[in-house]
Amino acid sequence: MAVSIRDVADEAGVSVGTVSNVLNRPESVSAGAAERVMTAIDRLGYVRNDAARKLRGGVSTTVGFVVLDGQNPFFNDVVRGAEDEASRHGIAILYGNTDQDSSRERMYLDLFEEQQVRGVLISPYGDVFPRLERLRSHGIRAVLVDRFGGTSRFSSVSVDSVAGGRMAVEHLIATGRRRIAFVGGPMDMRQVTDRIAGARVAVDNAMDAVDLEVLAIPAMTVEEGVAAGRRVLARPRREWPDALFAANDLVALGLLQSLVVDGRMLVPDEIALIGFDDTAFAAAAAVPISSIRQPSATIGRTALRVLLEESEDPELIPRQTVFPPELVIRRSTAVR
Amino acid sequence: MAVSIRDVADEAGVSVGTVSNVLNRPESVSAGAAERVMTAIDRLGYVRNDAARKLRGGVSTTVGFVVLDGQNPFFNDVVRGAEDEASRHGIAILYGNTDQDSSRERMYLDLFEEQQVRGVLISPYGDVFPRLERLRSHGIRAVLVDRFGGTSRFSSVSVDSVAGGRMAVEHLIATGRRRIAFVGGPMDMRQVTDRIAGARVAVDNAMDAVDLEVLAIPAMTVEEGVAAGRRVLARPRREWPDALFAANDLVALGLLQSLVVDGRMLVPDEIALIGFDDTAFAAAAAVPISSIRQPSATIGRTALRVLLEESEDPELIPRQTVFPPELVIRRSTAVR
DNA sequence: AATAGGATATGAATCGATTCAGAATCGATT
DNA sequence: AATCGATTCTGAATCGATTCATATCCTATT
Repeated sequence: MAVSIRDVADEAGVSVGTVSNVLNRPESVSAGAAERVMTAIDRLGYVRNDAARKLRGGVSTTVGFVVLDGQNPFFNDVVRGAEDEASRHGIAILYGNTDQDSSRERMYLDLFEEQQVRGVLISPYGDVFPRLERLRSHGIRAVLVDRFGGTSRFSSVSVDSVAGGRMAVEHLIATGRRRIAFVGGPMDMRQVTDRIAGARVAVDNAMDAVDLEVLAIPAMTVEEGVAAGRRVLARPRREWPDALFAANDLVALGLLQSLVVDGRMLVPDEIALIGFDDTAFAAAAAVPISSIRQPSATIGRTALRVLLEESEDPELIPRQTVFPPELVIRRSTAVR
Repeated sequence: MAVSIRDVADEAGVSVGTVSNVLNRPESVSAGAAERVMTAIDRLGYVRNDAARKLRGGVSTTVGFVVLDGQNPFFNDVVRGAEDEASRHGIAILYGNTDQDSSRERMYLDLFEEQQVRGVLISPYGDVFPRLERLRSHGIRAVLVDRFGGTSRFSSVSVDSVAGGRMAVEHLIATGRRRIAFVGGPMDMRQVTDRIAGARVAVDNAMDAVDLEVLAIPAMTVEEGVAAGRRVLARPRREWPDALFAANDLVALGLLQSLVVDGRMLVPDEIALIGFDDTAFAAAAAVPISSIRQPSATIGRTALRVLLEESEDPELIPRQTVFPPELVIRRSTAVR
């Protein structure tokens, strides 16, 4: 049933070596032979067997991507970027969503190791470093996505969250807000603490007195955003902040929902709102939400490139790529 | 560098056949041997080489998923369902997003064929049937997702769009709306025409006179939703519809945005709004949007199961699985 | 003690693409 | 015609897991 390279060789009247050469190093083959092989391939409908190829050559045409939150449009955009770049190289992406579950994270790393992927892109959740080291010792490199690699032995591609936090709050201050609340969590996520740190810098540098409070939530979801917003509105009116800085766009969407009262939209007149990531849904909200843009597709694309380079030259020293964020101003932070 | 089954055999003092038996048919191996093999595996850090396995046995541990719109949360949910089910079987998903581009669609099918995937899940865009037939002749089955297979030779898993359209409009009528506009397109998408057909049935069955108009848009995106909403509001007030039925949630989000005027939210008091798919973002909108729920994760999970069954028994006759949709009522269709 | 029969274990053959040392072919030069 | 070098082609060996015919070991029965 399956057509093998041997069948093609017979059909074309050449040896298997020649067929392989036509496919892999056409410059070393005469035009006539190449021609006959190609027609034989067409006639028989031959398709390369990737398993045999991988077994012999050790070169893999798949890359694994372990994502910690498949629900978050930001990660979808990152995957898209990686996928787009991968397809240019004839590489396919093995996709694993861990949903913030360490055991799933481990399972996918095991699975990808069995598959002998070319490398792994991962936005890590648990402590995966031991396992990543093990993969590396088996010749499988990993690149961290949306997480600064620091002094680890792994390359990373991420965005400067501190700068992003700072830009967000500087913008709020510049548009006249003075009582700012940050909404995000959990507090052991590096992205969250970085964004807060950036916000603090902006507050400290401000000319006027600016108040910054931190409203911690257990997860960065729409639901937690709604709940946090309700808590704010439950206060006496004069204790309301005049601006909310959400740790990501999902939280911002939740906050926005909570700020519609009796058909009146409190954003931006009563309270300004800014998110982080700049996913499509920030722009799509009922009141378009200002956000700190991460170049998500570029992150994915870059991570894949770094991975391919490293897998080609294992001697390469890990490098940390950090992109600057960008302020995107929309109606939710309009001046009153 | 790489540890092979032979190394394990040496370490455990048994033959390679025995190691293989421990891994694949443990019942035919003595407890002692199994024990020694397992410790050897641990000690050496052995990982099965999937390429060798695939080459010999012809069984693949990957399944391809070709998605036509990676931006749409609905498809993400479907992928999640499939992925979750796959992980239970030790199967990984090769992910390909076509972004409504036939050439990408073809590329991914080729790539997946080279990878000798166990089978392919696909939400088709272009005319892929010839290629799917070719895959099938090479022993690779395909299951259509979110698309009724009809009389084709392929199984499918989808939702009854006609019923969904009907439910949506019956609900609008029941809540007192009489001038209904459907917003969706393009008109050659089966999902769209089905939903309109369902809407017509509801209108025809209504006791009162109900008006149904169709506002065609070129794509089901947020942007097109916004534009369509603006066009509606540009009419003289008395020609406004009193309800909008969006062909999917993305369009509904766009419509909602266009219906916020000067901080006043026209939904639901002036105009009711209902979407389709019931993605997380419908519930997360500033005014939570009623929607016709598709059991997205279940669709993905089921599609994967059907695929596995078919790939195990190639004689199985293709079957069309159709799930009923479900009405989810939220604030956007509240009674005035 | 001999032997049958079940339970275990063995290892050579196999899958298909790639590689590379050696063979064949061809032209040009002497 | 002989020789050399370049170009092109060949085919056996290889990767690692699985399979299955065969061999070995045990236990129970006569």
